[in-house]
Amino acid sequence: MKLQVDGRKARGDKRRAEIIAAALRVIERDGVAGVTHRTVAAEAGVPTTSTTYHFSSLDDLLVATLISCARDMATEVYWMIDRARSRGSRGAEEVAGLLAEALGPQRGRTMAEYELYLLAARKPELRPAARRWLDVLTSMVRHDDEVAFRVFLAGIDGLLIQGLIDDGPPSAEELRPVVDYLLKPR
Amino acid sequence: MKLQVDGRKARGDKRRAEIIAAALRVIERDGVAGVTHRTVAAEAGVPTTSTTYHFSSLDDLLVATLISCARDMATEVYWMIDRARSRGSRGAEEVAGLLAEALGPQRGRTMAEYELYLLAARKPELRPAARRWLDVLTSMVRHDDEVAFRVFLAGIDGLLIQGLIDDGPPSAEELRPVVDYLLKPR
DNA sequence: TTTGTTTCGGGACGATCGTTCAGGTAGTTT
DNA sequence: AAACTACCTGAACGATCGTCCCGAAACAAA
Repeated sequence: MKLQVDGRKARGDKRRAEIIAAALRVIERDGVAGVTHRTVAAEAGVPTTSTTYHFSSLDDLLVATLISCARDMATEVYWMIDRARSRGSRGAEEVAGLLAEALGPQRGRTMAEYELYLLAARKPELRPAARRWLDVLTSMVRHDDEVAFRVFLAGIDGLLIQGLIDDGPPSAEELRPVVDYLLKPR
Repeated sequence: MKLQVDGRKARGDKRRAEIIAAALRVIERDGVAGVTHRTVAAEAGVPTTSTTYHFSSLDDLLVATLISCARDMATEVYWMIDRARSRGSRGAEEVAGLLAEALGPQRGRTMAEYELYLLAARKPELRPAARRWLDVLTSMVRHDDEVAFRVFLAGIDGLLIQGLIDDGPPSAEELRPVVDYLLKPR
């Protein structure tokens, strides 16, 4: 079994990835509603037929894009935990920083994440992807208190989505006491 | 200043309301993506031009619908608090029941609520409507601990949106301990 | 070189979209 | 009754949509 020796397939996979990246940029800018074969193709700098060739339908493209987005976010969460552990932190500072980042510079990406959530609510096939970062946290963090852990996960999601409808992004300092409260054992 | 004596305007307002109700049903069934002049008109049983007459654009219709939806939910929250107070409860049972209701029978409505959230993230004009139920809670509940209250609000949102991507709706009994944890003072 | 496979892309088709328009109807005012 | 206003609606226009077709090009296997 050979791994990727065909130059044609290599180019195809690369373009496929470029299309997904372009689709994500479109979602960040205009939301899922702005995703059409033509807008994505234009964003990627490829002809319209290229997106239909690599994805059997527009829905496939959307699903592939959001799954890719979810994987990236899960990876980000993974490294955040790793970072916190390496400096022996309880994680409050890292979490607050990550939230501030998600609601500030990464606001578009965060909105895309929640568009994935809503799409997953209607498309069961997307649910594993949508739950991915939750699973990463669940598997990596030792939780002696099951209920407290569920509250923590819900709190993160709530802070993010409420932060999206605030008029301006919060700073890490503003978020800090809330995150502390969420992490404080009792 | 006379109040609604013109029969023509009365009929117009009634139809306007019917269109909004139909649009909400479409959103619950197919999401914001499924909203077009034609689908809404068909759902309401009116000609297509009727929706364009009463709403200057499709966007106006969407905004009006989601504002109406948000007002209904705020009212619901208001009565829940009232109910809890009248029986001297701390509210945990009522909150758990409301969440189970929102994720079970009212699942479509809840998804519509969060489509509003995401739309509000992109359209500042919708933010007051999206924050409405938060404001109702904030104004009605005495919160001696500001941070704990913010965690409570975030937790509710997180439980709801995570419940939407679970494979089945949770029962009030499953939610109860988490809600208890959120409400427990310390 | 020949044959087969995979990617590429211009062009087009039918469907559906938001919106407009102009004429018609019903209710109000004078 | 006449003038006016507000609501109603069938028909249609131009734009955009997803998708398909088919030949060309690039690359691999023979």
